[in-house]
Amino acid sequence: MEYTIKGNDIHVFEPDLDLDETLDCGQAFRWKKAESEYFSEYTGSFLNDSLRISQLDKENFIFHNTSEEDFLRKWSDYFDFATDYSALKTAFSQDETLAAACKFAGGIRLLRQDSWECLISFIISQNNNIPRIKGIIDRLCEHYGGKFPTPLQLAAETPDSLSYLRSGFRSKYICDAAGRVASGETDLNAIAEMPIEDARKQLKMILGVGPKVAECVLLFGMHRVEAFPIDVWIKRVLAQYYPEGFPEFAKDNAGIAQQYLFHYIRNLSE
DNA sequence: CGCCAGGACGCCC
DNA sequence: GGGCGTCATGGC
Repeated sequence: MEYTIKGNDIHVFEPDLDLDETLDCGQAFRWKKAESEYFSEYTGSFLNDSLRISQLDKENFIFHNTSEEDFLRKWSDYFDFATDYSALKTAFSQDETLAAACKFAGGIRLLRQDSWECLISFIISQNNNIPRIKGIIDRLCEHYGGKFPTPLQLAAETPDSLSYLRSGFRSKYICDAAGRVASGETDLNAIAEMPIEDARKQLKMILGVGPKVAECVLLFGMHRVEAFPIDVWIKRVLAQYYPEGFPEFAKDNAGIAQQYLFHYIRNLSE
């Protein structure tokens, strides 16, 4: 990644980033595609900072109204710019299916998101589809002035008071998660540093968090890139292309490989 | 009408 | 330990 400062904007050169593939691929649910003169443009936020970001062409981007300090401290980390995705894709590509997936959606990066927001978002994601997940999270944030609620705020709610979300049976799971995090019974920062089996065990103590959601929180909210969420789409990939098991060489970064495969298989059938 | 969606729970055996 | 019905909601 290289960047230059132009007025209030940061211009970024990064060959391994595509906004559509990264911000609208089911790892994050709060980025909104904007009408613009550019190739692609999104608005969204991370923690308490909002951002408008434009993609000019395949490898040039504008981070609008962003100071160099905020860019380096916050957004560079969020977009995982310190990781060399070209090297990852080269390594993955010794496998035929992964090579095709990396070629198909080479602009995917793994966002370093907030663990709390990920926990609630992926609880909402269960047995649900992406447009409706986004709608529920929209209504949730709208209710708190456009910001994602804190654990304390959500811990004050009940399944009844959350009926405006229309999240169905998931509302009681949201309340349980909020209560545990707000009380400190579940310490997400501590879980993020645990050996992964302990972390899985801790996350699954939360009502509504099973193997898939726990894996998504580890991967997307704690950047544990060895985590490997298996949903209906990845099940199809494993059955169709990896009947003998997922290749050993990719297991340290299985979660990143999973992102390429998820995007690949989903768009293959469209 | 039924089927499915980035699943998990409760109950059964 | 695995198998199966059920759980809200909404789009197709």
